[in-house]
Amino acid sequence: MKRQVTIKDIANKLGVSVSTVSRALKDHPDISVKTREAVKELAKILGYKPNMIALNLKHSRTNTIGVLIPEVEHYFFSSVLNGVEEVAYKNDFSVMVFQSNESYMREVLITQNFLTNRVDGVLASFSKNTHDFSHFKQIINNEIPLVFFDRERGELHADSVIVDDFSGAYNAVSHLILKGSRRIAFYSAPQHLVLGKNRLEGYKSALEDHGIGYDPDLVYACDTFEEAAKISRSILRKHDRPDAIFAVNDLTAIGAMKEAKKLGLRIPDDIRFVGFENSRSSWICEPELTTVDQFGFELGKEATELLLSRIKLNTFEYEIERHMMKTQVIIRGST
Amino acid sequence: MKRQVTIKDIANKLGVSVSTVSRALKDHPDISVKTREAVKELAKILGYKPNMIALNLKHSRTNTIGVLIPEVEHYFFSSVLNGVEEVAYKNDFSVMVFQSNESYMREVLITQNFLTNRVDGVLASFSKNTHDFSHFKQIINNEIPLVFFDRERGELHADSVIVDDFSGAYNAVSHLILKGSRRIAFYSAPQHLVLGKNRLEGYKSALEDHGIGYDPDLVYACDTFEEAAKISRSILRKHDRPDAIFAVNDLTAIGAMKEAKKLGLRIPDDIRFVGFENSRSSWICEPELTTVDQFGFELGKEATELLLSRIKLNTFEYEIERHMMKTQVIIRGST
DNA sequence: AACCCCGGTTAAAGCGTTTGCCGAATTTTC
DNA sequence: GAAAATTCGGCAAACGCTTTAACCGGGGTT
Repeated sequence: MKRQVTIKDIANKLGVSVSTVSRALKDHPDISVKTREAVKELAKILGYKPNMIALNLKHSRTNTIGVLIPEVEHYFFSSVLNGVEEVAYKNDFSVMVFQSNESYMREVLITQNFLTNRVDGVLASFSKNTHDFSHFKQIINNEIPLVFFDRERGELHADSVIVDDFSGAYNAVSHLILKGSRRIAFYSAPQHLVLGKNRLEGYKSALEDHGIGYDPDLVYACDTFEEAAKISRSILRKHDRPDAIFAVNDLTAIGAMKEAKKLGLRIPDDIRFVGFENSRSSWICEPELTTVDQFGFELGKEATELLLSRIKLNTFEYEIERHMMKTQVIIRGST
Repeated sequence: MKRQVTIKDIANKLGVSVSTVSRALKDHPDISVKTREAVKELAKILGYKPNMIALNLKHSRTNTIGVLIPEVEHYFFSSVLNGVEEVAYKNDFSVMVFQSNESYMREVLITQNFLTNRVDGVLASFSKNTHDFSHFKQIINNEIPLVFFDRERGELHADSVIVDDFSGAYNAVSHLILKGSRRIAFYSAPQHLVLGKNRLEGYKSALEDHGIGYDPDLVYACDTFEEAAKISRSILRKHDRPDAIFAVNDLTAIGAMKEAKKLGLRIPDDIRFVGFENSRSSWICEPELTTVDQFGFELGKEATELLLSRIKLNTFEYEIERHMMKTQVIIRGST
């Protein structure tokens, strides 16, 4: 393979030293206008592109942030990613994106990768199967700023930007109650995620505030389309079936809704559905799904801004922050 | 910020030279077992991680491939990406992903980025708004292997891995005809994309082979949900409205289908719909959408394997190849 | 005694840049 | 017209690592 053009090639052809070229390229006043012009012209002709690798090595910083994301395929995460890129590019940072695919093993590999690639900061949403956080501790030990998004973990020296899951769930469930639902099932995320806990609390609070008893039997661990379809088949056949289902994400709600339709239930008359995400799917399905918008794009921007501010700080001694993003219930046909 | 541990730190603490440490870490037989053990132990204690940047600079290769993708939000592209990552990781390559968001400007910036970051190879699907290809020529001039996927461009020294758009469209349209449709509208991608041309050809061929005349008035330039919704409003109201719509991607088909439902048309009795992608949305909508599966995951794998083989080749003098991925019509309720 | 070999290690160059410092030539200042 | 200042550039070190080519102090061979 051809070697790419370097500063040295330019220097040789022009009979000057590499330092002169280096300076000329960045308009250093020490270099005469004549030389500067000559250098720049030749650089253009030769198609010179600065070698980032050398630069990064020299400066021991990469202007790159590493993003660890469960799966880009999810609308929420891909919109977060768009927010991240927006802010990063505006600040001349590159973004390295890696998907864990909800695999702990992969996640550990990815964090090692961040370390060997010397990213300047990390934005992470860990996998559902992560219980051990020592790989994140490693990042922190190396004093690389870390911001968790969507899924957080206290006790670590890391900021977090998360969705206000409590109030999101609270409002969604309140909406259902106002519409007349009384037996509201909750298809929930794994409880070891703070996110799962908070939504459950929001769900409980809403029930309580409206004088409805909390029935643990109405809470199911289920957060995918397939699982939802499966468990709904039996749940919806029961004589005391719920009159509403609030799901932890849109696809789960849609999976349940599909089953309900198969069983001939009328929506929203017989049963109501609310999701969480405001994904594309939520307005494609029939009836359109009432859902809680998580504002992923804004969340991504917020998280990145926070991270960049940490990177610009020249110390690792900062008070960690916890930003909560507001949510909004989007009311549609399913309620 | 803290400097990360280097080979030098280990050397100093152990009173040996850096070269010894370097060798010890990679089990070089020149180094005595005793020294080797000592080095490795200290490395582990100190949490030493090799500095990729230095390594890359040294070797003048990065073991990284750059991926240029229009939007990860599209199911097809995110599944391609998954295929790419699968193969890349298996071969110890990293993947740098950048989204152009269908912006030519952004795309040019991204290719510059690939150059300055010295990626070893590039996988690209250019934006719909790209008419000038000099940024890709630049990559080729630097003898960096380039593989186009999904959207190709002849005349450049670059391999391509594309969907068999012709036969995909041919089969989809044939299916519609077999079901009894005669006036089949085609919501098409921009014609400057080879992809768009080929699908149109497939559409025409299918009509011709079944003795149906080609009517250019039934072909519309329209490839998003919003556009589809908009133009369908008028198209479906015409007295000679089509009895089937074949769309360039699922979301477009769904956008049209939604309008049809609003107008009270029965699907598939009054009008049939076929998409292209086999995305999640295609089985979420109602009725479920007949569509052409593009096997994005396989395409991603194939493209990456091809690219890696080019990278491993030590010359840029290879005959370019053009791989065509088979498609499959997935028949569902909308037909 | 001179020679070679050999295991175990190190010195140094190089990958592409930047940058502090130095030096020669030219210009300014008194 | 000599000293001082300014211009314009070059040298070399440094970033972290690999790798080639030594080095060095024995022990074994002639």
